[in-house]
Amino acid sequence: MEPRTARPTAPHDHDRCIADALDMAEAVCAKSGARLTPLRRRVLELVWNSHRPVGAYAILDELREGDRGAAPPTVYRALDFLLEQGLIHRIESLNAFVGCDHPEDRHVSQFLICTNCNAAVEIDDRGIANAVKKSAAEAGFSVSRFTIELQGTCPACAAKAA
Amino acid sequence: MEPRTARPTAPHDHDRCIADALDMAEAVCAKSGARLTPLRRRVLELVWNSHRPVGAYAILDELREGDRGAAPPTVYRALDFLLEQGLIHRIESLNAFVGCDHPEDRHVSQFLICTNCNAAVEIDDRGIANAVKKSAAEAGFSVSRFTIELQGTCPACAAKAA
DNA sequence: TTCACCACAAATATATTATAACAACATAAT
DNA sequence: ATTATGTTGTTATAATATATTTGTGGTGAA
Repeated sequence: MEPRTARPTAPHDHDRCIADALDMAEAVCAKSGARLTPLRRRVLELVWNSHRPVGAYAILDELREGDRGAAPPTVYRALDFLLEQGLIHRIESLNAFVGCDHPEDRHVSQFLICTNCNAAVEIDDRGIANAVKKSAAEAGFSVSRFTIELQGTCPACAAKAA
Repeated sequence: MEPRTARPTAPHDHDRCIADALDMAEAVCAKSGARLTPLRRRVLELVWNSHRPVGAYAILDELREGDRGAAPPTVYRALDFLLEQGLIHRIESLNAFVGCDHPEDRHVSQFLICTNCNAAVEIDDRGIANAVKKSAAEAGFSVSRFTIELQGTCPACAAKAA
């Protein structure tokens, strides 16, 4: 079986992606002793509505459909929590957020972001991680946060364009 | 001779960094036929005031000391121009800008950003660039824009902390 | 039970970063 | 000189993010 998000734009049972993500989130929080409150759970669900990075204010708009009182801090606090738990990642080059499909293990992730369909695929390439760590080590630099984001055209969009 | 920005926090003749950057900018623009106007030149100079990434509004504040009428678009347009010419880079994880010390050749750059002293060093590691390109190629993904930013502690700050 | 605590969330205001839209001006090419 | 083009000025506003203060509800200790 290929990874669930290998081709997020291909037809797939996305409800399953969401359900799995929520199940994993419950497990992660149970383990860490953190509380996945209904609000936090709801925000995670909204992040997972697609495989595209989604902005905080887009989440806020959706949240407001059910909760009129929601305000920016409502969303940002929930996002901060989800980031801390490793349940989502922040895409710096887009100021947006995307779900993590393997929050259980620590990882240095990289993202392939299609500028055509906006899908973001998280990859976990050992070669990249090692090259980056090696280079930093050679410079005597101790890395605490990795931001590796590649923008371009995904195979599906390249095929369509041809 | 080691690269000029290998240890930007070490004492060095920073006026020389600025002068060199401006000279290179003149050369790059002469070659590309672009116009390095006084305003653009001034903004580049302000970006180069340090080896730390600097925000657009910080530049704007400095710009206003000499030019009362400066407004956000004044700065952003100049920054866009400098980015197009490859004279500066944008640090996505900081929403800030830093000078490029070798604008003459195309490169996939990476940044080591110290969260203590805020210095950003541009490295040009073949190993990282190759690993990234290889991984993207394997995924059939065509990359047009690379964002590789490593935050952590630089050797100088690590030494001081010890 | 009841109180004290504390994490969570609500509510309001504001800070920070970035762009849209249009007018005025300068430059270079013809 | 005239025109096309690129640059800058100006005003307004959009988009993203945080500070701060107050309320609220669940949990455990007494």
